[in-house]
Formats: sequence, structure tokens, C-alpha cells
Amino acid sequence: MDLSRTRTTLNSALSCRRTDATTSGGFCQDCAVHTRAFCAVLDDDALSRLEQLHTIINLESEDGLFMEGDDATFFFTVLSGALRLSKLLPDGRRQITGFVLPGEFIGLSLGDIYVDNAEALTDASLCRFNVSDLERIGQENPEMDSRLLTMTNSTLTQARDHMLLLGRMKAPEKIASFLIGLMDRAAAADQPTDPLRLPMSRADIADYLGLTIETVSRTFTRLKVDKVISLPEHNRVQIENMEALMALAEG
Amino acid sequence: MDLSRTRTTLNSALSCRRTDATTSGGFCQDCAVHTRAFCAVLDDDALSRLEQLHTIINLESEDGLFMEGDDATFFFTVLSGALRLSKLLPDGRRQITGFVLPGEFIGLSLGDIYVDNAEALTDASLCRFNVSDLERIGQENPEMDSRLLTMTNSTLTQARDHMLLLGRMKAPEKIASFLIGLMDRAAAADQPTDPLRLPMSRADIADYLGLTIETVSRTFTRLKVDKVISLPEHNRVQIENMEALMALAEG
DNA sequence: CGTTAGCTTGATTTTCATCAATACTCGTGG
DNA sequence: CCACGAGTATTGATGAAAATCAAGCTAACG
Repeated sequence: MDLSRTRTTLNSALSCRRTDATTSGGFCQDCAVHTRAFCAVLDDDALSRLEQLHTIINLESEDGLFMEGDDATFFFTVLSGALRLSKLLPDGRRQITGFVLPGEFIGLSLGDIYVDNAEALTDASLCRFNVSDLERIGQENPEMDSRLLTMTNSTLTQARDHMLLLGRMKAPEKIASFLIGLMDRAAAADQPTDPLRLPMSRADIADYLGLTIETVSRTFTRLKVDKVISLPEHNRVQIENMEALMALAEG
Repeated sequence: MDLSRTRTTLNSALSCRRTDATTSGGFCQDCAVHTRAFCAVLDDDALSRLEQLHTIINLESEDGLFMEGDDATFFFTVLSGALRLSKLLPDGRRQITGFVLPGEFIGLSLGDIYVDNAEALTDASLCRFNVSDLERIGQENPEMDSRLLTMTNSTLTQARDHMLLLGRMKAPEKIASFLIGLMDRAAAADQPTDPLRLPMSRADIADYLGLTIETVSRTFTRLKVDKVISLPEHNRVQIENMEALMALAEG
């Protein structure tokens, strides 16, 4: 098992390239995710206060946003790109607990520290707030907590589905479920699904599905041989037989 | 794999023994969990409205409360006992996604149907509300959503910890983590930890940890042989070497 | 007691991880 | 433009962990 990951130094949020609200020239009304993010339910008053408080953060692929154990000072909404959340065992074994897509948020913590690692999967931009500012706005805008509750509950539902996958599915079922889930999300975001782009490495897929990269690779070639998918490029998948894929995903 | 589970008919919430608010004679102030449950943050006014709306449900061990796909009409707070939440694959493979203890709630759904199965692990009593009633109270009492958010977030954190266990831990590590977690929860609830009671069967433990009952059993005896634990009874565990157990749990 | 459900133990098989080598991709510099 | 090298992916051979198959055992209950 690769121990180097535990030693990898991740950038702290503070060291990322940053554009503040006044120079970014962006307003919430123009924001790419303003209809989907937690702030979509806020009125103009609250929104204009958020505008004063936000900072735009730009990450490059593989940049770290925060690590497990860091002070949970900030709360982020993803504007573009994708991030991964992960947890590590002391010996470096890694489990990716989820991918975070535009409109979704990161960094809502229980106590005062983050409970997982967040890293950019692709180049990404985020909208950052101080947790304390956000709490203040939340107290004055009850609809915000309601919205955060709905979004958190949705994430919890996904987490439980993923627990079924991790605990009870075999490798081919895991891969099939993964591809279908990815396709659904791409379709929902009006991104091409034919072929489908894999924005993450084999290592990321393995650590998401509780497998090794070798098993991921072997399972892809197995599906290829069986004419269920084809792989025009290493990070593009063409689904050739959707019925077969769905049959696999269902167990 | 045992297919019989998918055919098992579970009682619907409607068929459970029920005591309504007037005959139960219970008031929120006297409730065993009134300092811990979601309703702890409500003022006297809201509480007295809840009193009018609640119904006490009593379950016996192994009774079903609801199944995945049922209309999500009700929301429940556990007053006593414990329940399990689970998800099934079509062929009967089961993953237990969590145990629900007194003070915690069940049945907050995304859409209009439940996304998992809820069954009593032990005899249990619950406080039941109509989701629609609760939503009304919530709109008038913003602190309720804030409380539900905190509790849901806490459950999500547990779920992610469990994903690390399911995806990356070996059987002995899973069992050790499980025992430590159980001990912490028992200690937090002022229940005896010496020996520690296992309120669930080997099958439940297996389906919670993503193992088979045979592997659970073998791992227990392995820990016993290694003098890490002893098993005075099938459902009591005595931790003999806490250091060794914690070392295992950490990987 | 006898029966049954739940638990343990043993033998064998399967799946996936590990170890090891090879190929592909892409960027860099000769 | 091609050679080189690093990182990533694939493929192959082997091994280990856990599942499966199959008896027994134990404890609880009529």
C-alpha cells in the first residue's frame, strides 16, 4: 500500500489563488450555480450581504482545499469543476467518500475541524465564506437552514446507497453502478454521455469503489471484451449495451 | 445468499400497536429523550402543539416500521430501544446502513417515499408525527430545521466513517472498530460496558460490516484466542486488551 | 427432553489483492 | 521530429482473505 499519500502536503485554502469579491466583478445573479446552490433560497437582501462576504477560490487539478483535522474556518460552494472528499487510514489506505459537483457545498462540519480531505479533481472554482459569517446569515434567514438540510439529506441518501455498494457488491457490479451513476450525473448537467468522460484517475475510481487499480482495470477490459462498453480513450467510456450494464448494476 | 429476506413481510407502521397522545398520558416534559431529540430546541408553545400531534408506537423486536418504497407519511423519534436501517439488493444481499438509538430520528425522506427499511432490533417505542404536520411546525420554528441539520450532518459524518470501514478495512479491523464504536455509544448512554452487550445478531453484525456471519464468528474466536476479548455469552463481549483492540481498529 | 434457530468450526472455492512486468501517453529536450 | 523518461494504465502470475458449502454445537423454548 502506498504510504506516500499520507505525506503529501496539500495546499491550505489560504495559499490558493484568490480573487476577492470586488475585483472578481461577479454578482450572485450572474453566478453559474445561483439557481442550484444553497443560496438560491435567499432574498435579495441576504444575497447582497453574501456578495460582500464571499471570496472566489481557484484550484488547479490535484490542489488540496483542506485536510482532515484542519480548523473548519470556511464553507465552500463549488462553482465549476469537481472535487473529491476522502478519508485515510494511518497506513495510507484511502476511501473516497464522494465527489462534489457544481452547486454543491463542502465544509459543513460538526465541530470546529474538518472530518475529511477535499482535493480538486479538475481545475475548479469555489465561492468561499467564513463559517461564522454564514451562521449569522443563517440565523436571520431560516430558509437557508432548511435548504442546507435538504441538500445534506440528499448527500446522506447517496452515502447510504454507496454503503450498499461498498459492503455488498462484487467488482463488476461496482463498476457498472459507478458508470451508470456517472452517466446520470453527466446527463443531469447537460454534459456529453456518448462517450462519457471519466474526470478521475483509475486510482480515484479504485479508492471510491473499495477496489485496487488493477481490479478496476481488469473489470473495464472484461466489460470491453463482453461488448458492454468500449474505451475510445483511457478516460472516455462508450456504453455499448446499456441493458447489460444495468443488469450488472442491479446485482 | 439467503433470498428469503426479500420475501419477508414487514409490518407497516399502521399495524403496530399504538397508543395515542391522550391515553399515553405522556407529556413532552416527561419524555425520556426530550433533552436530546430534535424537539429539544422548541419553545413551550411549539412543544404543546407537538403534544397534540404525536402518537406513541410500540414495536417488538424484529417488527418492521417501514420498507424502502413505502410512502413517507411519518417521521419518528426513537424513545427507547434500537432500530436498524437497511438496504437490499434484488437478490437479497443486505447492507445495514446504521443503527438508530434513543433521541435520534428516522424517516426524513428526500421525496415522498422512504429510501431504506427500518426494523426494530429490540423492543422499542417511538414518537410518531405526520411529515406534513412537522413541516408546518418547522416553518414556524426555524430553530427546528437548524437542529435537524445538525443531527443529519452528524449522521452523515458517521456514514462516511463507515464507508472507510466498508471499503478499506479487513475483517479484524472492522470487528475491532465495531466493538469500540459500540462501547463508546454504550458509555455515552450510561449503559454497562463491562461486559458489553451486543443487542444484534451475528447476521446483523455481518450485514453492517459487509462480512458473512461465518467470518464474524471466526473473527470473534480469533480475538478470543488472542486474548483481546472474551465472550461470556454469545451476546456479551468483555474487552480484555483495549490497547490491542484499538491498535487493530486503527489499521 | 426434542426441536429449532443461531452460532461455531472445518474444508474448499472464489474473488480480489499483491507482486511483477510490460505498454501506453504525454511532455521535454536533443 | 524523434528519443527519453515519468506517470498512468494494462496484463500476467501468484497468494491471501473472505465467501461458500457443509457439518456440528449450544442455548432457548415448547
